[in-house]
Amino acid sequence: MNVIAAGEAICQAGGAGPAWRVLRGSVKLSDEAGGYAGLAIAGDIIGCETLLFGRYTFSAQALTECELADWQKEPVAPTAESILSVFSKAQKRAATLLALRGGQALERVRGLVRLLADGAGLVLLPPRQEIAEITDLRIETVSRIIKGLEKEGQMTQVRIDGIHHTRAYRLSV
Amino acid sequence: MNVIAAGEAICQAGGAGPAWRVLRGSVKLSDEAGGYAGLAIAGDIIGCETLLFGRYTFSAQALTECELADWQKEPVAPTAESILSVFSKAQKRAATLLALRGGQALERVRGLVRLLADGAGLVLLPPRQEIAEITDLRIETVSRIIKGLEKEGQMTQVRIDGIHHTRAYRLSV
DNA sequence: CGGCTTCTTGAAAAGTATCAAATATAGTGG
DNA sequence: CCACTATATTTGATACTTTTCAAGAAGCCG
Repeated sequence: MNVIAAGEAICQAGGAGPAWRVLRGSVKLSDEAGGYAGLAIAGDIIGCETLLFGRYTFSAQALTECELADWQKEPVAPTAESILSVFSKAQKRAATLLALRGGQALERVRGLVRLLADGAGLVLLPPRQEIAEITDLRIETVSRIIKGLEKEGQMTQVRIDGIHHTRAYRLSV
Repeated sequence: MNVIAAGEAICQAGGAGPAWRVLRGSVKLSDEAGGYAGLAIAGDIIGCETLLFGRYTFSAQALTECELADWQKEPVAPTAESILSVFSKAQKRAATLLALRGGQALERVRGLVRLLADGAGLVLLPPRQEIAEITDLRIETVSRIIKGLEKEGQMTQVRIDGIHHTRAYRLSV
């Protein structure tokens, strides 16, 4: 079980390492050039391709504090079936991420917040700049939208020790 | 070997059928609600998850005339390794599609045209409306941008029998 | 030749980005 | 714990891009 602090790198494109399962937190994927390549949250697998190539295709960075587990050390060793299952989940996630880059800014940010909340009433957000990259907006726009949601009472800041207070929110909707 | 006409449905979310390999043409994926979920081009596999669930997660529709082959009938039967390979390719594709929804309109459309051209000097585009959906732009914006690229000489319309003349282009860059 | 769909174009409105600056927060060393 | 510094967020005003709405042109099909 590995705990990674917010902002820390998890793996490097081209480098070696295990495939990870995200147990908690959110992770940003980037390509070799550093461009945004996706997002992983609890339940997702990162770096599945290392089982084939021995190298990561994407870099991964913790957006919030994360807990990771070595996927190959899970009780059930990877089989064709479990790989398919991971694949299928990744496809759905990819479709969700596409949706976070379409439509109006408000809906994109709200969509990301909901995705990160993952059904819970409490959500830990990445920095505004990361939200901006995921939604293809500018940091100022993201800030305005989150402040707007706060003022409408849809989100309320929550103080949690060790977490930047602009990143923890209780959701009301 | 199956040839699908432009606009025709290839499979339905929730329905049954084989996993397909796209040999030629471009295919749009949609979720059950009809929302855009991705794009497949030559070399990509569609509906890989049917091997696991027996049902398609997404619907697929031919954007241009397509040629498909039953993936399980390929010389090499799917193994954990080949599935990983398909998975890895799908992840890269997903990252590319995210990029097509970020940045300025001109770059998005140009990016999609390049992706569809796949290195060739000739490209068959989907209808403007489909390009708009993939890039999260409006059909009018897409039309203006393509006309602009034509006027700059970056693309030239090519007449091909049986293909709408606004969809076949020769690329100059 | 119609009738229908797709594409193109223009003008105005809306939504975001940009730029600049203030404020707030986190981190650090006394 | 406090002052100080660096980083992150917020806010306002303006510029720019894209959407929207409306209409016309072009292409396809029978």
